[in-house]
Amino acid sequence: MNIVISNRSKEPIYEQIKKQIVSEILKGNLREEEPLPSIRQLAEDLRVSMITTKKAYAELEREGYINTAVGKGSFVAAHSNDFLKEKRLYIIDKQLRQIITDSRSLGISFVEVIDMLKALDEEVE
Amino acid sequence: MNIVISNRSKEPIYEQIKKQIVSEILKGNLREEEPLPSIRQLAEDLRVSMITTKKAYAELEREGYINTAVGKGSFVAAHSNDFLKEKRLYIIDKQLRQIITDSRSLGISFVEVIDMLKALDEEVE
Amino acid sequence: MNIVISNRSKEPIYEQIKKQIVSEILKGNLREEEPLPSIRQLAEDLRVSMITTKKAYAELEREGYINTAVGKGSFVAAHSNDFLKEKRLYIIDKQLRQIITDSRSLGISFVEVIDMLKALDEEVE
Amino acid sequence: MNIVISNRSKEPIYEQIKKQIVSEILKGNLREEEPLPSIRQLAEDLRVSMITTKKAYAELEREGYINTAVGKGSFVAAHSNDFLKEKRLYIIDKQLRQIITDSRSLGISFVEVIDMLKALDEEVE
DNA sequence: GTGGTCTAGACCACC
DNA sequence: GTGGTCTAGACCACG
Repeated sequence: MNIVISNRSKEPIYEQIKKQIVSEILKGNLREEEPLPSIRQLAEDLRVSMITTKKAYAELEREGYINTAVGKGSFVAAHSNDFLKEKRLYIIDKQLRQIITDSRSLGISFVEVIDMLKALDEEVE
Repeated sequence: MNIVISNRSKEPIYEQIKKQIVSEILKGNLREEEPLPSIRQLAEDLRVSMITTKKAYAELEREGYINTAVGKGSFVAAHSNDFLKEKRLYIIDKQLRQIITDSRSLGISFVEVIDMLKALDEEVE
Repeated sequence: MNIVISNRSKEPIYEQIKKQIVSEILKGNLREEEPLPSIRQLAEDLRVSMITTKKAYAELEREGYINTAVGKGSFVAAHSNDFLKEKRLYIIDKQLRQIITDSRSLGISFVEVIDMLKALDEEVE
Repeated sequence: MNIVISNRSKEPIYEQIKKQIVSEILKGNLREEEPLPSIRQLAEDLRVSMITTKKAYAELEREGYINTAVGKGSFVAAHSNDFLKEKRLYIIDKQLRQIITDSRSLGISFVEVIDMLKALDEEVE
């Protein structure tokens, strides 16, 4: 668990934490029943208010990614492979739909979009 | 000028206004020197505070899309074709970069992304 | 009298007119008793509201640069050479004082300022 | 942070606030990461609407002088020395260009301007 | 009529 | 506590 937060970003800190934990789960780096750092510990590590880590964990629980048991800590929830796959694809799918809508309304052809995407894939390190 | 705003959206109203005007300009529906509705008129039409429309126009001016003159109103700025093309591509570019970052962090291969995009392009009417 | 106004400038149109007439008077291009274009004529030439030219002339009269006689038109007022010289120098003097204050408060040495000024004098065409 | 505003000035209050904060930063009196007064606190101190201080801070952020984070407050941004130097010189440069333009349009020679400047430098205490 | 500035309140999300 | 957004008024300068 290597979480990095940026104070310069306009993204709320609890969102940054959430996204990185979700990402670890979806990539399979965090497996079922694996324990997460305690709210208090994480807050200390990130030099962040406990309220912030608490909020991140609460939302993760609400969205079904983790379970929290009082006195025992938080653990990655049991997930079917379908659940993970669906979540992963949903994130990308949503963005791709937006791009198709936008490019059409701006008069950018589908071919151009594909070309840009390929070029960026090679560019981004 | 047919601007629609949603109060339920989390997106600030002034952002919604901005985006729709930018979109009209980039699509070429609003041409150089064409007058925009006055901030008062637009505010009335949208049942929104004058300050909200003013903020939208102020940012549009700052970003070079429009010019505004006291006592005369606001007008679409003169744009080089390069300016328009660049702005158009920038919108798509930004989203594509995000997708590349996200798909990599989720362990989705580039080929899969391209396939999804092609499938969506055919699906979306 | 070759007055040029810019709609893109944030400077009020009547100010632009004023400045250019004052400049002509101070440079000596407009001499005592010389007639100025009528308010109506100037408004037409500049494609500007008569209210605007009227306001410019009114202020020029208030500041002693011109005289307006109903039915006869507007004329450059009689000025002593001292008056002209003083006005000319005052405009520059005010700005130079500001520069000295600013450069000192920003820690820019007087020598640097002089060097910048000389460089700019050669640069500006 | 000793900000003074004048209601009699024609300069907008938010401009006065901006200039004084910029000046403090450029002079080096406000250092990187140093916290600025909260927009609420500053508004109270200056007996001014919150919106006015907010507008000043928003523009300072847009121009790269400060960073502001919801829930945490506003802080002087990290600046390269080049950034500071450039901003400092720009302020003077802008004024010098104006002087060159004005003196030429008034028929005052460059030598005269330099002489006035030198005289003023000795005069101003 | 236009936009520019300002006020004195309010609600929300974040920390 | 912080800033972000929004409202419903107001006065001013400009054209």
